[in-house]
Amino acid sequence: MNREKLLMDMFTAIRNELGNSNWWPADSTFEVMVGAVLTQNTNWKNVEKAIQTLKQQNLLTPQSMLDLTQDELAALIRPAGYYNLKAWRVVCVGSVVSGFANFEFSAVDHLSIDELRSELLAVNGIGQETADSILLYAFGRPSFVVDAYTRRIFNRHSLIEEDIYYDDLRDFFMDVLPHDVALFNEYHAFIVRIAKEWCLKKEARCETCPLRNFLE
DNA sequence: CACCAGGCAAGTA
DNA sequence: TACTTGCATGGT
Repeated sequence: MNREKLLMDMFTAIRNELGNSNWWPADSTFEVMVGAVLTQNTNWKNVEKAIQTLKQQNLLTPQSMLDLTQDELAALIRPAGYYNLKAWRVVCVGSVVSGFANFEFSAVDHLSIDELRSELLAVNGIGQETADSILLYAFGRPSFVVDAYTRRIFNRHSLIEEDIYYDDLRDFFMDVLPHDVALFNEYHAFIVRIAKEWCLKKEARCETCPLRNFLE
């Protein structure tokens, strides 16, 4: 089987039915970074409330993460859950950005994608999926994001093992797909949309799913 | 009432 | 390396 053709055919089939996704909804690079941390194992609706609170008070900046006390931050992001844990994590994210020259994101433009990925993974609170989300949706780097939905859907289609390692699942896509930011952006968005609209809904039926023709 | 949501880090053996 | 556990709100 030709994996590249299969993955591209699946992508095209989804796009023909779902159109464009316009991910990630955010007004700034830092907003994506914070959102990526806040959404860990958490419903996006709850994250939006926390983001809105920070935004309305003009506190969605790396400097604010360093100026506020951890308790103040925790209270502000409370709806996102795990608020004590995440308060510390967004401080760490603000801290790493403060290490960029003049807080400018262009200061890391010279780093390779693997180098930047390593820098992100070294930050407390940034794991593999969060790092790839930030690389792709905040920094515009072609790093394919995989998550629990990706694992579930492609296992359901008998293309991978359920317990495949994160990096191996990421390579499943990156080894064959062109490293194109727009493609990776949409592909991950489609996977999440399909999971929510079909896999997770009781009334949803596989026969109406955009991937219905790719079962076996 | 139970269960889940766009994970991660720290601990155990 | 391969598990297990704590973290916490809000929606269904």
